[in-house]
Amino acid sequence: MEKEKIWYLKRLKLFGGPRAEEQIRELDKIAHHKQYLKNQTVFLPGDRRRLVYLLKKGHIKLCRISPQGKSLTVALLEPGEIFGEIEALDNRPTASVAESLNALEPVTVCEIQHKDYVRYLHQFPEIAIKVLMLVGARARQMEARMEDLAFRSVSSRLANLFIELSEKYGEESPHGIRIRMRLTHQNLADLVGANRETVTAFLSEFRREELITQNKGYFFILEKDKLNMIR
Amino acid sequence: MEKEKIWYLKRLKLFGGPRAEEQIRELDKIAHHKQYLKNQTVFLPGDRRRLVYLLKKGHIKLCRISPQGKSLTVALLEPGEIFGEIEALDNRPTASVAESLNALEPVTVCEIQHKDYVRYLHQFPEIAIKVLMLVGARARQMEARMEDLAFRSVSSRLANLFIELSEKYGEESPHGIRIRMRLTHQNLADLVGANRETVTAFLSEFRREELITQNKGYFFILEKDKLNMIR
DNA sequence: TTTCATATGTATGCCATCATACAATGTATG
DNA sequence: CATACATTGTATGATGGCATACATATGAAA
Repeated sequence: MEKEKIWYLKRLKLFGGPRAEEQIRELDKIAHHKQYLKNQTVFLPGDRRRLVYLLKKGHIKLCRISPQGKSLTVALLEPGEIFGEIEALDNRPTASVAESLNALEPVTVCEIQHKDYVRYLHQFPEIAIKVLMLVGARARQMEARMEDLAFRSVSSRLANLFIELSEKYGEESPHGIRIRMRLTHQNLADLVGANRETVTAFLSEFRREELITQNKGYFFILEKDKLNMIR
Repeated sequence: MEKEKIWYLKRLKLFGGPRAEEQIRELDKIAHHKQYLKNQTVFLPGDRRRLVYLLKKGHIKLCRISPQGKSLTVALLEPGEIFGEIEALDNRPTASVAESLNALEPVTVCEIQHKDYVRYLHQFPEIAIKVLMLVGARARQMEARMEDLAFRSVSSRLANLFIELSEKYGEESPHGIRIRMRLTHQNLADLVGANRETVTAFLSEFRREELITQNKGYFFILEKDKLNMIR
Protein backbone atom coordinates (compact mmCIF):
# COMPACT_ATOMS: atom_id res chain seq x y z
CA MET A 1 0.00 0.00 0.00
CA GLU A 2 2.89 2.28 0.83
CA LYS A 3 4.32 1.39 -2.55
CA GLU A 4 1.02 2.23 -4.13
CA LYS A 5 1.08 5.64 -2.50
CA ILE A 6 4.44 6.72 -3.86
CA TRP A 7 4.23 5.36 -7.39
CA TYR A 8 3.67 8.83 -8.76
CA LEU A 9 6.92 10.09 -7.27
CA LYS A 10 8.83 7.54 -9.28
CA ARG A 11 7.79 9.24 -12.51
CA LEU A 12 9.49 12.43 -11.47
CA LYS A 13 12.99 11.69 -12.79
CA LEU A 14 14.31 13.76 -9.91
CA PHE A 15 15.62 10.92 -7.85
CA GLY A 16 18.67 8.76 -8.22
CA GLY A 17 21.87 7.55 -6.68
CA PRO A 18 22.25 5.60 -3.46
CA ARG A 19 19.82 7.82 -1.57
CA ALA A 20 16.97 7.46 -4.03
CA GLU A 21 14.77 5.49 -1.64
CA GLU A 22 15.28 8.03 1.11
CA GLN A 23 14.66 10.91 -1.29
CA ILE A 24 11.29 9.50 -2.26
CA ARG A 25 10.25 8.66 1.27
CA GLU A 26 11.08 12.11 2.58
CA LEU A 27 9.31 13.87 -0.26
CA ASP A 28 6.23 11.81 0.35
CA LYS A 29 6.23 12.99 3.97
CA ILE A 30 5.86 16.65 3.06
CA ALA A 31 3.56 16.21 0.05
CA HIS A 32 -0.15 16.54 0.67
CA HIS A 33 -2.48 14.82 -1.67
CA LYS A 34 -5.24 16.92 -3.17
CA GLN A 35 -7.90 16.70 -5.86
CA TYR A 36 -9.26 19.42 -8.07
CA LEU A 37 -12.59 18.97 -9.74
CA LYS A 38 -12.74 19.72 -13.41
CA ASN A 39 -12.42 23.30 -14.56
CA GLN A 40 -11.14 24.36 -11.18
CA THR A 41 -8.05 26.50 -11.03
CA VAL A 42 -5.12 25.23 -8.99
CA PHE A 43 -3.66 28.65 -8.43
CA LEU A 44 -4.28 32.18 -9.63
CA PRO A 45 -1.99 35.15 -10.20
CA GLY A 46 -1.18 36.69 -6.86
CA ASP A 47 -1.48 33.44 -4.94
CA ARG A 48 0.46 33.96 -1.74
CA ARG A 49 0.48 30.36 -0.57
CA ARG A 50 3.58 29.73 -2.67
CA LEU A 51 3.03 26.04 -3.05
CA VAL A 52 4.98 23.55 -5.09
CA TYR A 53 2.94 20.95 -6.92
CA LEU A 54 3.47 17.47 -8.23
CA LEU A 55 0.98 16.51 -10.90
CA LYS A 56 -0.32 12.98 -10.37
CA LYS A 57 -3.27 12.66 -12.72
CA GLY A 58 -4.79 14.74 -15.48
CA HIS A 59 -3.38 17.68 -17.38
CA ILE A 60 -2.63 21.22 -16.28
CA LYS A 61 -2.01 24.34 -18.30
CA LEU A 62 -0.07 27.32 -17.05
CA CYS A 63 -1.35 30.58 -18.53
CA ARG A 64 -0.88 34.25 -18.41
CA ILE A 65 -3.88 36.48 -18.76
CA SER A 66 -3.55 39.87 -20.40
CA PRO A 67 -5.34 42.91 -19.00
CA GLN A 68 -7.80 42.60 -21.90
CA GLY A 69 -8.56 39.07 -20.80
CA LYS A 70 -6.67 37.28 -23.55
CA SER A 71 -4.79 34.22 -22.49
CA LEU A 72 -1.36 32.86 -23.44
CA THR A 73 -0.50 29.32 -22.45
CA VAL A 74 3.03 29.15 -21.15
CA ALA A 75 3.23 25.41 -20.56
CA LEU A 76 1.26 22.18 -20.75
CA LEU A 77 1.93 19.65 -18.02
CA GLU A 78 1.58 15.91 -17.83
CA PRO A 79 1.41 13.58 -14.84
CA GLY A 80 4.81 13.34 -13.20
CA GLU A 81 5.70 16.98 -13.72
CA ILE A 82 6.56 19.46 -11.02
CA PHE A 83 5.32 23.05 -11.09
CA GLY A 84 4.43 26.07 -9.01
CA GLU A 85 6.92 28.00 -6.96
CA ILE A 86 9.83 25.71 -7.68
CA GLU A 87 12.10 28.66 -8.25
CA ALA A 88 10.52 31.37 -6.17
CA LEU A 89 13.18 33.87 -5.32
CA ASP A 90 11.53 37.08 -4.27
CA ASN A 91 8.33 37.54 -2.37
CA ARG A 92 6.38 38.34 -5.44
CA PRO A 93 3.58 35.87 -6.07
CA THR A 94 3.12 34.16 -9.41
CA ALA A 95 1.82 35.99 -12.42
CA SER A 96 0.44 32.81 -13.93
CA VAL A 97 -2.73 30.82 -13.65
CA ALA A 98 -2.69 27.05 -13.40
CA GLU A 99 -5.85 25.32 -14.46
CA SER A 100 -6.95 21.91 -15.51
CA LEU A 101 -7.11 21.37 -19.21
CA ASN A 102 -10.56 20.46 -20.56
CA ALA A 103 -10.59 17.91 -17.82
CA LEU A 104 -13.16 15.19 -18.03
CA GLU A 105 -11.96 13.67 -14.80
CA PRO A 106 -10.64 15.50 -11.73
CA VAL A 107 -6.99 16.53 -11.58
CA THR A 108 -4.93 15.04 -8.80
CA VAL A 109 -1.87 16.80 -7.41
CA CYS A 110 0.36 16.83 -4.39
CA GLU A 111 0.99 20.12 -2.71
CA ILE A 112 4.16 21.00 -0.84
CA GLN A 113 4.64 24.02 1.39
CA HIS A 114 7.37 26.23 0.08
CA LYS A 115 9.40 26.15 3.28
CA ASP A 116 9.24 22.34 3.36
CA TYR A 117 10.38 22.33 -0.23
CA VAL A 118 13.37 24.54 0.44
CA ARG A 119 14.30 22.44 3.46
CA TYR A 120 14.02 19.35 1.30
CA LEU A 121 16.33 20.81 -1.35
CA HIS A 122 18.89 21.53 1.32
CA GLN A 123 18.54 18.02 2.60
CA PHE A 124 19.04 16.56 -0.89
CA PRO A 125 21.22 18.95 -2.87
CA GLU A 126 21.48 16.51 -5.77
CA ILE A 127 17.81 17.18 -6.28
CA ALA A 128 18.27 20.94 -6.24
CA ILE A 129 20.67 20.47 -9.12
CA LYS A 130 18.20 18.30 -10.98
CA VAL A 131 15.46 20.88 -10.48
CA LEU A 132 17.88 23.49 -11.74
CA MET A 133 18.41 21.48 -14.91
CA LEU A 134 14.67 21.07 -15.30
CA VAL A 135 13.93 24.75 -14.88
CA GLY A 136 16.76 25.49 -17.28
CA ALA A 137 15.36 23.16 -19.89
CA ARG A 138 11.99 24.89 -19.61
CA ALA A 139 13.67 28.27 -19.91
CA ARG A 140 15.26 27.15 -23.14
CA GLN A 141 11.95 26.01 -24.50
CA MET A 142 10.55 29.39 -23.69
CA GLU A 143 13.39 31.07 -25.53
CA ALA A 144 12.52 29.01 -28.55
CA ARG A 145 8.87 29.99 -28.27
CA MET A 146 9.78 33.64 -27.93
CA GLU A 147 11.78 33.35 -31.11
CA ASP A 148 8.76 31.81 -32.81
CA LEU A 149 6.46 34.58 -31.61
CA ALA A 150 8.87 37.22 -32.83
CA PHE A 151 9.79 35.75 -36.19
CA ARG A 152 7.34 33.21 -37.47
CA SER A 153 3.83 33.34 -38.88
CA VAL A 154 0.80 31.83 -37.23
CA SER A 155 0.68 28.90 -39.65
CA SER A 156 4.32 28.15 -38.97
CA ARG A 157 3.87 28.35 -35.21
CA LEU A 158 0.84 26.13 -35.43
CA ALA A 159 2.63 23.52 -37.52
CA ASN A 160 5.51 23.66 -35.09
CA LEU A 161 3.15 23.24 -32.16
CA PHE A 162 1.82 20.02 -33.63
CA ILE A 163 5.33 18.70 -33.96
CA GLU A 164 6.11 19.53 -30.36
CA LEU A 165 2.83 18.07 -29.15
CA SER A 166 3.43 14.90 -31.10
CA GLU A 167 6.85 14.59 -29.50
CA LYS A 168 5.74 15.22 -25.96
CA TYR A 169 2.22 13.85 -25.92
CA GLY A 170 2.01 11.77 -29.06
CA GLU A 171 1.32 8.07 -29.31
CA GLU A 172 1.28 5.92 -32.41
CA SER A 173 -2.16 4.86 -33.59
CA PRO A 174 -3.63 3.35 -36.75
CA HIS A 175 -4.82 6.82 -37.77
CA GLY A 176 -1.51 8.62 -37.29
CA ILE A 177 0.12 10.05 -34.18
CA ARG A 178 -2.55 10.74 -31.61
CA ILE A 179 -2.14 13.65 -29.19
CA ARG A 180 -3.29 12.26 -25.88
CA MET A 181 -5.03 15.33 -24.54
CA ARG A 182 -8.20 17.07 -25.56
CA LEU A 183 -7.51 20.39 -27.19
CA THR A 184 -9.94 22.95 -28.55
CA HIS A 185 -9.04 25.44 -31.25
CA GLN A 186 -9.03 28.06 -28.53
CA ASN A 187 -6.44 26.03 -26.61
CA LEU A 188 -4.22 25.89 -29.67
CA ALA A 189 -4.69 29.61 -30.26
CA ASP A 190 -3.61 30.31 -26.70
CA LEU A 191 -0.56 28.11 -27.21
CA VAL A 192 0.64 29.90 -30.33
CA GLY A 193 -0.44 33.36 -29.27
CA ALA A 194 -3.01 33.89 -32.01
CA ASN A 195 -6.64 34.45 -32.71
CA ARG A 196 -9.02 31.52 -32.44
CA GLU A 197 -10.58 32.25 -35.87
CA THR A 198 -7.18 32.48 -37.50
CA VAL A 199 -6.23 29.13 -36.00
CA THR A 200 -9.46 27.52 -37.16
CA ALA A 201 -8.78 28.73 -40.68
CA PHE A 202 -5.31 27.25 -40.77
CA LEU A 203 -6.53 24.01 -39.24
CA SER A 204 -9.07 23.70 -42.05
CA GLU A 205 -6.21 24.22 -44.47
CA PHE A 206 -4.06 21.59 -42.75
CA ARG A 207 -6.96 19.18 -42.82
CA ARG A 208 -7.62 19.86 -46.49
CA GLU A 209 -3.97 19.07 -47.20
CA GLU A 210 -4.32 15.94 -45.06
CA LEU A 211 -1.58 16.89 -42.63
CA ILE A 212 -3.80 16.37 -39.59
CA THR A 213 -7.24 15.10 -38.59
CA GLN A 214 -9.44 15.84 -35.67
CA ASN A 215 -11.83 13.54 -33.84
CA LYS A 216 -13.91 14.28 -30.75
CA GLY A 217 -11.46 16.85 -29.50
CA TYR A 218 -8.39 14.74 -30.22
CA PHE A 219 -5.91 15.59 -32.94
CA PHE A 220 -3.99 13.17 -35.13
CA ILE A 221 -0.81 14.11 -36.94
CA LEU A 222 -0.54 12.50 -40.35
CA GLU A 223 2.39 14.20 -42.07
CA LYS A 224 4.92 15.36 -39.55
CA ASP A 225 7.64 16.16 -42.05
CA LYS A 226 5.31 18.17 -44.25
CA LEU A 227 4.26 20.18 -41.19
CA ASN A 228 7.93 20.84 -40.61
CA MET A 229 8.17 22.58 -43.95
CA ILE A 230 5.42 25.14 -43.45
CA ARG A 231 6.91 28.58 -43.47
CA MET B 1 46.37 41.51 -4.39
CA GLU B 2 44.41 38.34 -3.80
CA LYS B 3 41.56 40.52 -2.65
CA GLU B 4 41.87 42.50 -5.85
CA LYS B 5 41.58 39.35 -7.90
CA ILE B 6 38.30 38.17 -6.43
CA TRP B 7 36.46 41.47 -6.12
CA TYR B 8 34.28 40.58 -9.10
CA LEU B 9 33.05 37.43 -7.42
CA LYS B 10 31.66 39.46 -4.56
CA ARG B 11 29.19 41.11 -6.91
CA LEU B 12 27.63 37.79 -7.70
CA LYS B 13 25.09 37.59 -4.86
CA LEU B 14 25.55 33.85 -4.97
CA PHE B 15 27.53 33.55 -1.81
CA GLY B 16 26.53 33.76 1.81
CA GLY B 17 26.43 32.05 5.14
CA PRO B 18 29.36 30.83 7.19
CA ARG B 19 31.11 29.30 4.18
CA ALA B 20 31.02 32.41 2.02
CA GLU B 21 34.80 32.90 2.13
CA GLU B 22 35.41 29.32 1.14
CA GLN B 23 32.79 29.52 -1.60
CA ILE B 24 34.52 32.45 -3.18
CA ARG B 25 37.99 31.00 -2.88
CA GLU B 26 36.99 27.72 -4.47
CA LEU B 27 35.14 29.38 -7.32
CA ASP B 28 38.15 31.53 -8.06
CA LYS B 29 40.26 28.36 -8.38
CA ILE B 30 38.23 26.97 -11.25
CA ALA B 31 37.47 30.27 -13.02
CA HIS B 32 39.80 31.24 -15.83
CA HIS B 33 40.12 34.89 -16.64
CA LYS B 34 39.63 35.85 -20.27
CA GLN B 35 39.23 38.97 -22.38
CA TYR B 36 37.19 39.46 -25.50
CA LEU B 37 37.99 42.32 -27.82
CA LYS B 38 35.08 44.43 -28.91
CA ASN B 39 32.54 42.95 -31.26
CA GLN B 40 33.81 39.49 -30.61
CA THR B 41 31.34 36.74 -29.85
CA VAL B 42 31.77 34.84 -26.61
CA PHE B 43 29.90 31.80 -27.83
CA LEU B 44 27.86 30.81 -30.83
CA PRO B 45 24.93 28.44 -31.27
CA GLY B 46 26.23 24.91 -31.31
CA ASP B 47 29.18 25.66 -29.06
CA ARG B 48 30.22 22.33 -27.60
CA ARG B 49 32.60 23.63 -24.97
CA ARG B 50 29.67 24.12 -22.60
CA LEU B 51 31.29 26.79 -20.51
CA VAL B 52 29.83 28.80 -17.68
CA TYR B 53 30.76 32.47 -17.62
CA LEU B 54 31.01 35.19 -15.04
CA LEU B 55 30.86 38.66 -16.53
CA LYS B 56 33.46 40.94 -14.98
CA LYS B 57 33.50 44.02 -17.19
CA GLY B 58 31.42 45.32 -20.08
CA HIS B 59 28.02 44.25 -21.32
CA ILE B 60 26.89 41.10 -23.05
CA LYS B 61 23.74 40.35 -24.99
CA LEU B 62 22.31 36.90 -25.48
CA CYS B 63 20.53 36.53 -28.81
CA ARG B 64 18.76 34.08 -30.96
CA ILE B 65 19.20 34.29 -34.67
CA SER B 66 16.37 33.27 -36.97
CA PRO B 67 17.03 31.29 -40.15
CA GLN B 68 16.42 34.52 -42.09
CA GLY B 69 19.14 36.18 -40.09
CA LYS B 70 16.92 38.29 -37.87
CA SER B 71 17.98 38.57 -34.29
CA LEU B 72 16.03 38.54 -31.05
CA THR B 73 17.79 39.58 -27.87
CA VAL B 74 16.88 37.26 -25.04
CA ALA B 75 18.82 38.97 -22.25
CA LEU B 76 21.15 41.86 -21.50
CA LEU B 77 23.85 41.22 -18.93
CA GLU B 78 25.80 43.47 -16.61
CA PRO B 79 29.04 42.88 -14.74
CA GLY B 80 28.49 40.42 -11.91
CA GLU B 81 26.06 38.24 -13.83
CA ILE B 82 26.47 34.56 -14.54
CA PHE B 83 25.54 33.05 -17.90
CA GLY B 84 26.21 30.23 -20.32
CA GLU B 85 25.50 26.61 -19.56
CA ILE B 86 24.40 27.18 -16.00
CA GLU B 87 21.48 24.84 -16.45
CA ALA B 88 22.63 22.52 -19.19
CA LEU B 89 20.70 19.31 -18.88
CA ASP B 90 20.98 17.40 -22.10
CA ASN B 91 23.89 17.22 -24.45
CA ARG B 92 22.40 19.68 -26.82
CA PRO B 93 24.55 22.78 -27.21
CA THR B 94 23.14 26.27 -26.84
CA ALA B 95 20.89 27.80 -29.42
CA SER B 96 21.93 31.32 -28.44
CA VAL B 97 24.72 33.67 -29.33
CA ALA B 98 26.49 35.71 -26.69
CA GLU B 99 28.18 38.84 -27.91
CA SER B 100 29.50 42.04 -26.52
CA LEU B 101 27.14 44.96 -26.76
CA ASN B 102 28.42 47.92 -28.77
CA ALA B 103 31.52 47.56 -26.69
CA LEU B 104 33.93 50.45 -26.71
CA GLU B 105 36.26 48.62 -24.37
CA PRO B 106 36.97 44.90 -24.29
CA VAL B 107 34.67 42.57 -22.35
CA THR B 108 36.21 40.66 -19.49
CA VAL B 109 34.80 37.35 -18.32
CA CYS B 110 35.77 34.31 -16.32
CA GLU B 111 35.21 30.94 -17.89
CA ILE B 112 34.45 27.79 -15.97
CA GLN B 113 34.50 24.28 -17.38
CA HIS B 114 31.12 22.67 -17.11
CA LYS B 115 32.36 19.66 -15.16
CA ASP B 116 34.14 21.93 -12.67
CA TYR B 117 30.94 23.88 -12.31
CA VAL B 118 28.84 20.81 -11.58
CA ARG B 119 31.41 19.61 -9.07
CA TYR B 120 31.35 23.03 -7.47
CA LEU B 121 27.56 22.96 -7.15
CA HIS B 122 27.77 19.61 -5.44
CA GLN B 123 30.41 20.98 -3.12
CA PHE B 124 28.25 24.00 -2.23
CA PRO B 125 24.62 22.98 -2.57
CA GLU B 126 23.43 26.29 -1.11
CA ILE B 127 24.77 27.82 -4.26
CA ALA B 128 22.93 25.37 -6.49
CA ILE B 129 19.75 26.58 -4.82
CA LYS B 130 20.69 30.20 -5.40
CA VAL B 131 21.42 29.50 -9.04
CA LEU B 132 18.06 27.78 -9.25
CA MET B 133 16.35 30.90 -7.92
CA LEU B 134 18.29 33.02 -10.38
CA VAL B 135 17.40 30.88 -13.37
CA GLY B 136 13.82 30.85 -12.16
CA ALA B 137 13.70 34.62 -11.94
CA ARG B 138 14.98 34.86 -15.49
CA ALA B 139 12.41 32.34 -16.63
CA ARG B 140 9.69 34.51 -15.15
CA GLN B 141 11.00 37.54 -16.94
CA MET B 142 10.88 35.60 -20.15
CA GLU B 143 7.29 34.62 -19.49
CA ALA B 144 6.47 38.28 -19.11
CA ARG B 145 8.23 39.09 -22.36
CA MET B 146 6.39 36.29 -24.15
CA GLU B 147 3.15 37.79 -22.93
CA ASP B 148 4.24 41.14 -24.30
CA LEU B 149 5.14 39.68 -27.67
CA ALA B 150 1.82 37.92 -27.91
CA PHE B 151 -0.48 40.67 -26.68
CA ARG B 152 1.04 44.10 -26.89
CA SER B 153 1.88 46.49 -29.70
CA VAL B 154 5.37 47.57 -30.63
CA SER B 155 4.95 51.00 -29.05
CA SER B 156 3.78 49.43 -25.82
CA ARG B 157 6.64 46.94 -25.79
CA LEU B 158 9.10 49.71 -26.46
CA ALA B 159 7.72 51.89 -23.67
CA ASN B 160 7.85 48.90 -21.38
CA LEU B 161 11.43 48.18 -22.39
CA PHE B 162 12.47 51.67 -21.34
CA ILE B 163 10.88 51.15 -17.96
CA GLU B 164 12.71 47.86 -17.49
CA LEU B 165 15.98 49.33 -18.68
CA SER B 166 15.61 52.27 -16.34
CA GLU B 167 15.04 49.87 -13.47
CA LYS B 168 17.91 47.57 -14.21
CA TYR B 169 20.47 49.89 -15.80
CA GLY B 170 19.20 53.35 -14.96
CA GLU B 171 20.97 55.99 -12.95
CA GLU B 172 19.68 59.39 -11.93
CA SER B 173 21.14 62.32 -13.83
CA PRO B 174 20.31 65.99 -14.28
CA HIS B 175 18.71 65.16 -17.64
CA GLY B 176 16.51 62.31 -16.44
CA ILE B 177 17.25 58.65 -15.83
CA ARG B 178 20.28 57.67 -17.87
CA ILE B 179 20.55 54.12 -19.23
CA ARG B 180 24.15 53.20 -18.66
CA MET B 181 24.75 51.23 -21.81
CA ARG B 182 24.99 52.31 -25.42
CA LEU B 183 22.03 51.14 -27.41
CA THR B 184 21.25 51.60 -31.07
CA HIS B 185 17.75 51.57 -32.49
CA GLN B 186 18.59 48.19 -33.91
CA ASN B 187 19.44 46.93 -30.42
CA LEU B 188 16.08 48.14 -29.16
CA ALA B 189 14.32 46.55 -32.11
CA ASP B 190 16.01 43.24 -31.33
CA LEU B 191 14.92 43.55 -27.71
CA VAL B 192 11.25 44.09 -28.49
CA GLY B 193 11.11 41.81 -31.50
CA ALA B 194 10.33 44.48 -34.06
CA ASN B 195 11.56 46.21 -37.14
CA ARG B 196 14.30 48.81 -36.80
CA GLU B 197 12.38 51.36 -38.88
CA THR B 198 9.25 50.86 -36.84
CA VAL B 199 11.24 51.41 -33.66
CA THR B 200 12.85 54.57 -35.03
CA ALA B 201 9.42 55.93 -35.85
CA PHE B 202 8.09 55.35 -32.35
CA LEU B 203 11.24 56.77 -30.81
CA SER B 204 10.71 59.97 -32.79
CA GLU B 205 7.21 60.05 -31.43
CA PHE B 206 8.40 59.49 -27.86
CA ARG B 207 10.95 62.23 -28.30
CA ARG B 208 8.37 64.60 -29.73
CA GLU B 209 6.21 63.96 -26.68
CA GLU B 210 9.29 64.50 -24.48
CA LEU B 211 9.14 61.11 -22.86
CA ILE B 212 12.76 60.31 -23.68
CA THR B 213 15.91 61.88 -25.14
CA GLN B 214 18.89 60.40 -26.82
CA ASN B 215 22.50 61.59 -26.72
CA LYS B 216 25.55 59.95 -28.25
CA GLY B 217 24.02 56.53 -28.12
CA TYR B 218 22.73 56.91 -24.58
CA PHE B 219 19.07 57.17 -23.75
CA PHE B 220 17.47 59.26 -21.03
CA ILE B 221 14.04 58.54 -19.63
CA LEU B 222 12.12 61.69 -18.80
CA GLU B 223 8.57 60.59 -18.10
CA LYS B 224 8.53 57.08 -16.74
CA ASP B 225 4.88 57.12 -15.68
CA LYS B 226 3.70 58.45 -19.00
CA LEU B 227 5.62 55.64 -20.70
CA ASN B 228 3.76 53.26 -18.47
CA MET B 229 0.49 54.38 -19.93
CA ILE B 230 1.24 53.73 -23.57
CA ARG B 231 -1.07 51.07 -24.85
C1' DT C 1 39.77 67.99 -42.22
C1' DT C 2 38.06 64.52 -45.33
C1' DT C 3 36.32 60.00 -45.94
C1' DC C 4 33.71 56.05 -45.07
C1' DA C 5 30.79 53.26 -42.52
C1' DT C 6 27.27 53.06 -39.45
C1' DA C 7 23.18 54.86 -37.54
C1' DT C 8 19.00 57.52 -37.95
C1' DG C 9 14.81 59.56 -40.13
C1' DT C 10 10.71 59.31 -42.98
C1' DA C 11 7.43 57.85 -46.66
C1' DT C 12 4.99 54.22 -49.33
C1' DG C 13 2.44 50.18 -50.59
C1' DC C 14 1.45 45.70 -49.10
C1' DC C 15 -0.07 41.81 -46.43
C1' DA C 16 -0.82 38.93 -42.38
C1' DT C 17 -3.57 38.92 -38.68
C1' DC C 18 -7.25 40.69 -35.89
C1' DA C 19 -12.01 42.05 -34.80
C1' DT C 20 -16.48 41.41 -35.86
C1' DA C 21 -20.33 39.03 -37.30
C1' DC C 22 -23.02 35.22 -37.79
C1' DA C 23 -24.26 30.37 -39.22
C1' DA C 24 -23.66 25.61 -38.41
C1' DT C 25 -22.38 21.94 -35.82
C1' DG C 26 -21.31 19.23 -31.80
C1' DT C 27 -22.02 17.87 -27.15
C1' DA C 28 -23.51 17.98 -22.22
C1' DT C 29 -27.53 17.92 -19.31
C1' DG C 30 -32.25 18.02 -17.73
C1' DC D 1 -35.39 13.68 -26.87
C1' DA D 2 -35.10 18.49 -26.46
C1' DT D 3 -32.72 22.34 -25.06
C1' DA D 4 -28.86 25.15 -24.14
C1' DC D 5 -24.23 26.02 -24.43
C1' DA D 6 -19.68 25.43 -26.28
C1' DT D 7 -17.14 24.76 -30.29
C1' DT D 8 -16.24 25.16 -35.03
C1' DG D 9 -16.50 27.27 -39.73
C1' DT D 10 -16.23 31.10 -42.88
C1' DA D 11 -16.49 35.83 -44.67
C1' DT D 12 -15.63 40.78 -44.22
C1' DG D 13 -13.30 45.11 -43.57
C1' DA D 14 -9.83 47.47 -40.80
C1' DT D 15 -5.04 48.10 -39.54
C1' DG D 16 -0.50 47.47 -37.38
C1' DG D 17 3.72 46.49 -38.61
C1' DC D 18 6.90 44.96 -42.37
C1' DA D 19 9.71 45.54 -46.53
C1' DT D 20 11.53 48.66 -49.43
C1' DA D 21 13.59 52.72 -50.70
C1' DC D 22 16.30 56.47 -50.07
C1' DA D 23 18.00 60.80 -47.72
C1' DT D 24 20.44 62.61 -43.87
C1' DA D 25 23.21 62.65 -39.77
C1' DT D 26 26.82 61.03 -36.87
C1' DG D 27 31.13 59.72 -35.50
C1' DA D 28 35.39 56.87 -36.08
C1' DA D 29 39.49 56.51 -38.61
C1' DA D 30 42.79 58.17 -41.76
